[in-house]
Amino acid sequence: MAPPGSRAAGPLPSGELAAGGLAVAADLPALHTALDDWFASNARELPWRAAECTPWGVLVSEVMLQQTPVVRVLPVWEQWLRRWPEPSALAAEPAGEAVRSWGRLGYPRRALRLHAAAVAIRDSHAGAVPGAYTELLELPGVGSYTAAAVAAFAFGRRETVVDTNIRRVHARLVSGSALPSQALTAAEMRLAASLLPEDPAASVRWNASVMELGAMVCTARAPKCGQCPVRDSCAWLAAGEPPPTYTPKGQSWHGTDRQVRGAVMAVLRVAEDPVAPELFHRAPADLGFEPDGIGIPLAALHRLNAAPEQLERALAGLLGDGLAELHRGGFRLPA
DNA sequence: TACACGTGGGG
DNA sequence: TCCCCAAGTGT
Repeated sequence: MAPPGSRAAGPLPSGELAAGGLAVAADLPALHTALDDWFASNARELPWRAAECTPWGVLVSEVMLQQTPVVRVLPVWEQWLRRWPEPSALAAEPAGEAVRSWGRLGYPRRALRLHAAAVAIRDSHAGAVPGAYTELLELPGVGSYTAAAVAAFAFGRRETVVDTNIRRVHARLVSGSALPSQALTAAEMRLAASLLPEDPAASVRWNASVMELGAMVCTARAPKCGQCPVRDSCAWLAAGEPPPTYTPKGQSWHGTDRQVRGAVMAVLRVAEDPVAPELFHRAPADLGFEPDGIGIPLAALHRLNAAPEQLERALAGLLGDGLAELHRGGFRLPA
């Protein structure tokens, strides 16, 4: 049986849309037109959507946008593309520079993988971002969503793009649920494939419009149904807006290893030289001197009052992940 | 399959 | 204040 990532876009098995999707499937062209029109006049002007944006620019944006809001990505993306206009430019620098330039976007391993992807593009693709889904999927940090998104948005290919926005729109519009299932299913991929316009250019617009609708109107909390161009076709509205059938479990943060890792990374990002282990374990004041430049993030780290073993786990984890390395007895970003 | 992985804005 | 959540990936 096909895995969730399967991109088979064959004909819709009869009964696939039985759970509330019949009304939508009945008039797909009208749905395509409605979202096309809405997108044409409501889409945000984002730099990675500009005609002159390169595939590299699209790839960088897609990785930065993983689990990260557009407004925070914007300035960092501009900075990255100015400094590294093509993959080979990034590949020529130490991975640590990518991590440092990542700033406070979060999930810094993405920066590491983007750097590794740039190296792979230089070494295995003659410096040009590949346009085929399967080749994109081979790149570090590129999963099924990002591979499909880059193939579609940078190369105009007909791909089944499924992100959290698209899943939510499909859940409401077609399936009549308040939220998509907790994990991406093969059925969701089949549904998405069945809704995709046949024409490649139209499919690209469709993918972008559904995503934009999910981001701007059909939001997770307090959807703006009054502004929705397809509210009259919405299975969830028709069903009387039934509540979610499960409660999403929150991401814990306070007191976790992740919080400590984040604080350590904040220190390493601003450090000019390797940071001695003692500085992580003992407050600078106790050591009798003020470390140069890293005082503020170091103070933030110590305010967490992490247990020694928790600090050890964080440092070991960062070393294991390649986000930090030991140099002359101190911790630093990878060179 | 479920969990780990950063960060900060909005309700 | 606290909690939710944002264009996911890798294990």
